[in-house]
Amino acid sequence: MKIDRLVAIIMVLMERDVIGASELADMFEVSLRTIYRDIEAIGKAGIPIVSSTGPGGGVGIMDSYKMEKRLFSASDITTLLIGLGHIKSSFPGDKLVNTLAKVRGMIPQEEYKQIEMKANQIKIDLSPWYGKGVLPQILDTVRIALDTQRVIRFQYITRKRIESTREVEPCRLLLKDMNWYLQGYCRIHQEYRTFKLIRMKHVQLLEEAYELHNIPMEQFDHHGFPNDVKEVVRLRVDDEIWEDMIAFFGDESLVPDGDRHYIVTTRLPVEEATARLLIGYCDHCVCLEPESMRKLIKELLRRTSVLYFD
DNA sequence: TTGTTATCTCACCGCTCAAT
DNA sequence: ATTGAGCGGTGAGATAACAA
Repeated sequence: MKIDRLVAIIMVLMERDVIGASELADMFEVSLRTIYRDIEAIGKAGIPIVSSTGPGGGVGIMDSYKMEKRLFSASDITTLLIGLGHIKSSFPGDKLVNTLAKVRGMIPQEEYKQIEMKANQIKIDLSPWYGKGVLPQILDTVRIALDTQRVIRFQYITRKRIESTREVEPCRLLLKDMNWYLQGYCRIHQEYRTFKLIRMKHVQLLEEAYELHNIPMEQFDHHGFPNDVKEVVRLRVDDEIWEDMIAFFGDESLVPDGDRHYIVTTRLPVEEATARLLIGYCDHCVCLEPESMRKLIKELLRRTSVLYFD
């Protein structure tokens, strides 16, 4: 932790001629006192630190000691800042504060304002509008498990609401379609599985460590879930929901059908979850085929109507 | 020239936490 | 229980820029 911050401070000092200790304290979210201690440690390590008092004063590294480090272009740094900013919103912790400070330290002083403005033009924030939810805690635990190669145990609720205890050797975190997933080796089922984080609860980090093994990524890179049997589904939708349809199934799946309507042809699992999704679009979407899907939708609508009509 | 302000330097003290 | 690392807070002092 401390060593990370020291390295990050050196990176910042390498780029800036002089920087105030209070600015460094803000940057690294520590006190002024700690920054002065860090500067002293850097000096003791043999890096020639120069300091100046008075307004506009601060600390810096002797010019003769600095080296060329323009390995990154302005656009590289902007991309890094956007990415790190997003990760920081999902994973709280010191490490990313230090990493962000290091990357900011690479920005040449004359381009600082412009690069910061560009980085702020794109904001990726997956946190909910209301409340904080449990996702950040789960994400943090999984991240630590990946970092320290430790097994995690949790209660998992499947899509069919079957709850069971799982012990998993995490392989990777996946963000797909605005949802976080954990992909790893399930010790209970003795195979690689994908778990939706929001359906995990009571996530515990076990003491037990696991050996890194060759991860069969091809098992994880399929589209959808291995248990899904997909069938060709044809929908007739109106232009109220064309945007959602393109987002779900892609532009090529939509064929114009008369005035303000489209035919969507795609492959979906024929199950209640799909029926619920389609019913959610009310009269903007009708399933043309297969018959099995239509039957499911009709049954769901019948059950729903019982709740509202005599 | 003097006072104000901003900044660094130094020396304390006390708190928390992990290791022993 | 003790020890050490890391950190935060505070106060006194030195220095430099700037304005009156």
